[in-house]
Amino acid sequence: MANASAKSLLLNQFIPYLMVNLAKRISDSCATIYQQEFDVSIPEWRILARLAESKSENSRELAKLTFMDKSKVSRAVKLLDEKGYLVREKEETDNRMTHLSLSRKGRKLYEGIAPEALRWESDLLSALDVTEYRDLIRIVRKLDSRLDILNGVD
Amino acid sequence: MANASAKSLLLNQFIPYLMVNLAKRISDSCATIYQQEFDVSIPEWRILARLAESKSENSRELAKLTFMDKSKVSRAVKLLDEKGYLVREKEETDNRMTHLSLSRKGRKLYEGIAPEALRWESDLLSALDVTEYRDLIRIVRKLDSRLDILNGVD
DNA sequence: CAATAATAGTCTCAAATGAAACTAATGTCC
DNA sequence: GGACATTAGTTTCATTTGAGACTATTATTG
Repeated sequence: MANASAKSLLLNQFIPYLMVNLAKRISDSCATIYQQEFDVSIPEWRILARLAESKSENSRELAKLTFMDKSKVSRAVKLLDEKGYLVREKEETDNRMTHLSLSRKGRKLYEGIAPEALRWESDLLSALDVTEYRDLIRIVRKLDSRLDILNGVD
Repeated sequence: MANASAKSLLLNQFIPYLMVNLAKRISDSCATIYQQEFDVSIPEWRILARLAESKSENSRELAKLTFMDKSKVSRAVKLLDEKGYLVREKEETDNRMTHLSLSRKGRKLYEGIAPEALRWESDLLSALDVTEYRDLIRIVRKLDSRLDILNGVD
């Protein structure tokens, strides 16, 4: 972009500002589904959705996979467990670790939420045509990779 | 999209999840500039940047313009004021209202941060070509409009 | 095999958040 | 003009957050 250095900063065109505002609106709006209808917080939903994709994971893996810190995971797991949505199995060869998976009740919960979440998503995405959707996915990946580099990959 | 209803939910392709994660990474990374170098929080930076664009605003306007609630604005304004970055002027015709603008010190602070923020932004955006950048801006606007409708415009 | 390091997961604490109560001032309506 | 509603902005309070301390267990190393 020519003359980029002379461009003045306008909040409404500043990408961090735009992205944070948009993401917050999306997140808040979508979270209404989990929270109001199913009494599940966003961290709980992340764990639930992630466990639905795999046979079982421990907390450490869940933290990595869902981009949440271990405190958050610990608390969300505790809540889900108390509500009977999880099965905990101690790893025999290492007593520090617990394998977590969805109980039948947990899977039912997931199967209640997932279709609604997908419906909400496609309702949002109806604003975009197919090309724009693909562009968005590609752009998100590219920015993510760029951030890996900016922050130093680890 | 054909067969959308049968699509299963994969967290890594779920837009709310992708957008929140990306926005958080962008925000955290960019905020390092304000915070570490200038000791300014994100809410403070928003007020600062917004006031730099206008002659003066009251808190209510600032809240609307920066998409923050009035508590957050109140606290950020208080901090900026204590650090000497603001000029407060009571509206004579309405003693509830205060016009806020940047002091010379405030403008200097802004002029210190803004170029670095823009440099950081263009560093991030170097991952995109010009077309992708325009696509991104357009997509963000479209999703925002869609959310206006989904949430009911007010 | 004892000493030390590393790891999984929980818990503590201080800070940030937002909803809602509150204060003070202005507007409206009978 | 007095009762009631509205508005600007602050403060309170309960909740959420993440950094880091901590516990319990396993790995490593001399």
